[in-house]
Amino acid sequence: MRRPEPLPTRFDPASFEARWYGAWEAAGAFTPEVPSSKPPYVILIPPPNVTGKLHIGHALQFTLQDLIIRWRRMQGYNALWLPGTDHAGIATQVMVERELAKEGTDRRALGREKFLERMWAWKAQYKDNISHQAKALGASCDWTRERFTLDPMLSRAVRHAFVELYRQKLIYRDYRLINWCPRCLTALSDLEVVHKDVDGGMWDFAYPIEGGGEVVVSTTRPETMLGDAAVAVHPDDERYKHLIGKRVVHPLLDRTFPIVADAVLVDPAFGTGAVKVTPAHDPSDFATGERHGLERINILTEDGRINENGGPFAGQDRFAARKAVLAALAEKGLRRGEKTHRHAVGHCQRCDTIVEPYLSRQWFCAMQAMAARALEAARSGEVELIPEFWIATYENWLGNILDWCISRQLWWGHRIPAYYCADGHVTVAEHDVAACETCGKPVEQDPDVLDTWFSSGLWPISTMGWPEKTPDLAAFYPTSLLITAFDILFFWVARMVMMCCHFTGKAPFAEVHLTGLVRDARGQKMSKTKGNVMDPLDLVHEHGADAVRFTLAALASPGRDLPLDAKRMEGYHAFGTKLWNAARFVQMHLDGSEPELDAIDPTTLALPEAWILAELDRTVTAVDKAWGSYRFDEGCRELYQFVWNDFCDWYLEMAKPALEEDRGPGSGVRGPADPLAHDRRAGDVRAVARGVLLEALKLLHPVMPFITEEIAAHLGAAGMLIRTRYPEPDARRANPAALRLIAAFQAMVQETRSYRHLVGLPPGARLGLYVEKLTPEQRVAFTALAPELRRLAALDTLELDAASVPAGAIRDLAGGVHVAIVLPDGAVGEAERERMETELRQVEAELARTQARLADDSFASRAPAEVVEGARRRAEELGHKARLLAGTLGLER
RNA sequence: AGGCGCGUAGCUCAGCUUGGUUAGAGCGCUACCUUGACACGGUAGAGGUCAGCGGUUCGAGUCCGCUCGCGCCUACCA
Repeated sequence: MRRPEPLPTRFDPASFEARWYGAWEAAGAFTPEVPSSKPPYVILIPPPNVTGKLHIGHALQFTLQDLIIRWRRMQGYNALWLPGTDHAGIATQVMVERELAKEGTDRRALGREKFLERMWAWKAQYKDNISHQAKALGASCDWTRERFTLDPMLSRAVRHAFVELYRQKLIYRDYRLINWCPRCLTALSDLEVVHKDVDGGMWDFAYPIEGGGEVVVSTTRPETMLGDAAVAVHPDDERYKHLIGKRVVHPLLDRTFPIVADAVLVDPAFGTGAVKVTPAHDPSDFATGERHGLERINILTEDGRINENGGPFAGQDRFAARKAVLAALAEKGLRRGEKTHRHAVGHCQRCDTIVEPYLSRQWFCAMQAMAARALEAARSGEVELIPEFWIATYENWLGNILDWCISRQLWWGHRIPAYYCADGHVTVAEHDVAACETCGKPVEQDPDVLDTWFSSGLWPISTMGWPEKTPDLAAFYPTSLLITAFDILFFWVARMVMMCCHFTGKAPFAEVHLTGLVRDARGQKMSKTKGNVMDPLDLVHEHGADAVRFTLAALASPGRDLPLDAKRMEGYHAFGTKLWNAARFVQMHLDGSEPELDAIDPTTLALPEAWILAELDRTVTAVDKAWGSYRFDEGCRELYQFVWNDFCDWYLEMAKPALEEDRGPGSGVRGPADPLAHDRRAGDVRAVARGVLLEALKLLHPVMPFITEEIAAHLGAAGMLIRTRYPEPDARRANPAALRLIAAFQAMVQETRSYRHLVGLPPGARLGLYVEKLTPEQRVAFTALAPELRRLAALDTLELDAASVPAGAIRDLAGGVHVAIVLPDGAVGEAERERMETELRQVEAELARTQARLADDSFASRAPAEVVEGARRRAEELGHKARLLAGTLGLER
């Protein structure tokens, strides 16, 4: 075997990350086979918006997706992770419009064509940013299948879906109240309206009644009285019964309107029990208007000013008009009171402008039937939500869903494939048409585009070429797993389930893992204004991609937000350094002749080697379980503990005598008693240390792909880890006896060290250890481990004669082994005495609790035998410990 | 108004589904250690009425009910 180059002394992620990404790509390691005999495993990327750079939340999504896809790929699946980006209609258009505003122009001045050119240029720039960042993080997605929602193939799918739904009468056009953003000048869906609590006012004013009298109403939006078409009262309300059917006189405009009875709208107990009705500007008033055939008086222009229906107020901004209307009412002596009122106000998700309920002709998609199917998919388990508590939220939303307004008065997006002739006929077609299908007259295409989420909803199938029956669709649909943040559960996840079920009959993915949101170290949301934003690329430059990935994965507890602390990332950076240095240590002892781990029979190995293989096996099982249940935090913890505690702290320390005493003549190290046996053990140690390290690197590879490849190559691994088989549990390595014996060994070492600190012995001072009542198995094991024990516990005398152990020196029981630690002179200092007395008190307290429990008849009779037995053993141990401590302190007990 | 989640060491979090020996981790803190892989290190420690109250149970951080506090989502109450 070729002896690889030694690992550099310094761990420098930047020196190898890009090189490895290039090597994987060059080897085509990200691209699955088509066709393939291997089972498919597919993850679709939640396509990032081409609005800007990736944020830390994307880094989390990318990390978790890459972790799973690398793991599945190594397990032998035909793994596809399909990347892409979303045109993000309104979000991106708002960004570019801001840019234009800085240049002193706007999209209308530019014209549709020029504006779209700007949009595409923007998209090109940010798409490149996004792929660059994904690669820097090590994302192993198949770039040969990269998609963009406005690609011809995906646009075709969108058009096809629209036409199909139109023919099925699930898409229709209607004139009704929608959410309107007066700044973006477009309709919005209900989801794009963000409700925020605002401290506003609640004003009462009186409407004069024809023929005398008045009726007092309350409102949070006085300006809408310009569009009032009725006053509603409850039909059973004795206060107002006599007014029903009468008309009120509009005090500011030259018109009158009726007082109607409406049991749905009016709650007689609320306010004055009389409600002003503005059908054109309030959803529940709109419904009331339908019931009573009321006039729908629109009083606003598209940009939020009062229109000609507002009489003297025409031209005023809606908020100026509010003040003006109140002043006018006051002048007429009609104001009847005012109070502050906290209520929810809808804001535009993208520009934060207050949204208006506005009458408009728009395209809608009927949701009920599709929602029922999507509910069924979740209830039957066809789609599994993880964590499962999300089902309640999912069901709640789908169960109360309203039709979806899908048209947007924007330019960036999929243009609606509807064509209108001068006579008002509508032609909807998959391909461009020139003539009306009804009358043959020339037509013009609808200028509007579709809600960006309409195309996102088709992502699982449009990316694979639907509606064509492509090989990809056959091989990779439905997909396996979706990983995304919970905040787009409704926007995206539910809509994908609805639309893909509708068009294919199959749910688009088997599992959905909903992650939390990345926050700062104190749990605050990251935002530019707070200045606590962490840029993933900065973090990669500072700590390396592997540390960023490991941190995010380790923080990803199910259903919780991730408080990202720089300190934590430093800790995982240090983990990389630790791994690197452990590998350097192992590597410097290798001579290139080591057999692979599979070629070694574990039963021929010495205890430390058998033990580390058993720990490895335990870790393999635990990690497998963790990844399989998306417990990224648990998997990371298992790996961290195995590498740092088991392998570095214990195994390598135990292995050092075997490795280091064979540095050859002249090294000044005393030679072993049996050179032949020592050489055999040294050979085993080298092979096992290297082999276990390589297995750990494979286990770690999905989380830390770069450092693991780099180290594995320096250890002479055959081939790249990305293409290596993932470790599997191995019954030959499992070894409960080794786990038990080494646990006892560790306990002896730790008790001895602890005792050294407890009595304040200087580091150089040596101790003796007396061990008694060993089982035959323990005697063999500890005799063999004597050099390691001596070294790790800094002991110099073992197996003291029982007669030479002073009664008061016996201190402890450890790991089921009776030991006594012998002080050189038996002296105990005053400070140490106090600490030992404290410990004695604690031991006695616990002993008392345990004995009380044992003395309780109901415990003995009702608790399982093993629990009772455990308590009994514990009491015995505690009793012994208490006696020994008391003895050391010279106390009588 | 409904729904969901959370409240465990100074900080950030595991553990709760399937109740059982001494409640864990990382960071921070204390003491000691410049021992040839690693000071981004090693060793040993200190630190917790598991938000509160009540219940079920031999036994509750874990199950049930209530209360308080925090966060989020959905919602057309003027």
